[in-house]
Amino acid sequence: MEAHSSPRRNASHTRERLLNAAFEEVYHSGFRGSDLNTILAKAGVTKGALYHHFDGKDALGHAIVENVIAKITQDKWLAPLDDVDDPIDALIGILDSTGTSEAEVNGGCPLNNLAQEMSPLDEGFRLRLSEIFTNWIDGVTDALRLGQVNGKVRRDIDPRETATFFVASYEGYISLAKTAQDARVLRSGIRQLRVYLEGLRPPIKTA
Amino acid sequence: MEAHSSPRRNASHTRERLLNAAFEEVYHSGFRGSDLNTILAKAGVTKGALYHHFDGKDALGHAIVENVIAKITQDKWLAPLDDVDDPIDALIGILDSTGTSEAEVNGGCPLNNLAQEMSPLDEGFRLRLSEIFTNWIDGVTDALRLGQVNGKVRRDIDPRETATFFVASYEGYISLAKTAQDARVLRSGIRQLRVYLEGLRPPIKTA
DNA sequence: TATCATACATACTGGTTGGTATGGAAGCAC
DNA sequence: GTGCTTCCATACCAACCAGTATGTATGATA
Repeated sequence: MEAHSSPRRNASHTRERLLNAAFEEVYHSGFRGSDLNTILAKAGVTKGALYHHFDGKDALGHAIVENVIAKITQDKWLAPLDDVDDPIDALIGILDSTGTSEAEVNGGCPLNNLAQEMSPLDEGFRLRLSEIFTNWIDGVTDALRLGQVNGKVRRDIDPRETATFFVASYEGYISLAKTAQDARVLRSGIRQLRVYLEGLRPPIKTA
Repeated sequence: MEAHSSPRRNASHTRERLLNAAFEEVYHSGFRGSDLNTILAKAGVTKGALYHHFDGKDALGHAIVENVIAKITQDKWLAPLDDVDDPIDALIGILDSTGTSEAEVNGGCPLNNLAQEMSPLDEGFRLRLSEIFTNWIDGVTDALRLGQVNGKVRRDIDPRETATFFVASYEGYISLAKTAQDARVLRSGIRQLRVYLEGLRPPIKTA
């Protein structure tokens, strides 16, 4: 157990700085549009540090997916959905927490951005990104299933198909809003998705 | 009125060859990933021809959007929806016509691919792509509205919000399927979207 | 404190690629 | 058939950028 102060040399700290700077740059220039030197300048380190921690640009990109993007998905979706009583309330809560600032709308979804750009070009990217999508959908699926058990979700819907539909629609709205550069598109999407989710609640027993 | 035979020099023919070759290349390498020389080789012309017809790579990309992608959207969505009696039947028909071959699934949607890659980086791309999305949604919206008049669509739904939801979900599924490289994802999406569309029909008058 | 692996910094290189300069052949005007 | 414009080919250039080679400072270890 070593205490992490901030000596002039701190490997894990440097690695994190690189990852964060690279994520930012990739987020709004794409992976191919990102210049290593720009990333290095933003991270405040030099090329030697980068190639010490990573094998190259591709490896850095893969690490972004595994460390940064996976964590974002985990924090925003999986954690709040874990073992929750009413998944519909939880999902609506997450929807409402979705940022609709100009920067976020114009930037789109980091996960989907990278997936659309790199999936056809690099299997290393695709597999890692695909796994995150799978985990995401799995999380929603499990929550819906538990909700069915708890009587909070209609039993006549298929949890996996419904979860996939929800995720697809959510990502689709973010993509549309990004292209339109219009937050109203995203807010409309959130409203509509809420309506959709409400429709998943069990009908009131008219007995 | 001039007859178009095929002399060794034919400007419009050359331009089309360039556009088609560029579209193919961009479709499966992305715009930035596309090499001009590769496009030229595929088109069977040289750089002189390209720079005679277009100002540069960007202009060629813009022309792809305006000519090729706009036409695809027009043919697949707008034409079949134009002035149709029952938009739900029409939309389901279009859904069923969606290709689910490996190449198409892995390639994704040309419109959305370019939009996600280039919208944040080039306003010329973004505006042109955004316009196509707008036209697409407008077409669905108008069809739904007419369907309401014809009594084929529930009157308690908002045509524009519904059309946007439909397009977003459709694109979202295509994106998911592309990343997963799994046609089943897309086919599941088509099924779910059909269910969604069926739900837009007016309830049966129980009188 | 001598040693050595770790953790960086600096300078350079080579390939890729969009773009340009130049020339020439085809076709229309007259 | 001469001149001019359109259309296209060829050769070359310059910038950008990932990657490398090399050097050096740090700090753990013994």
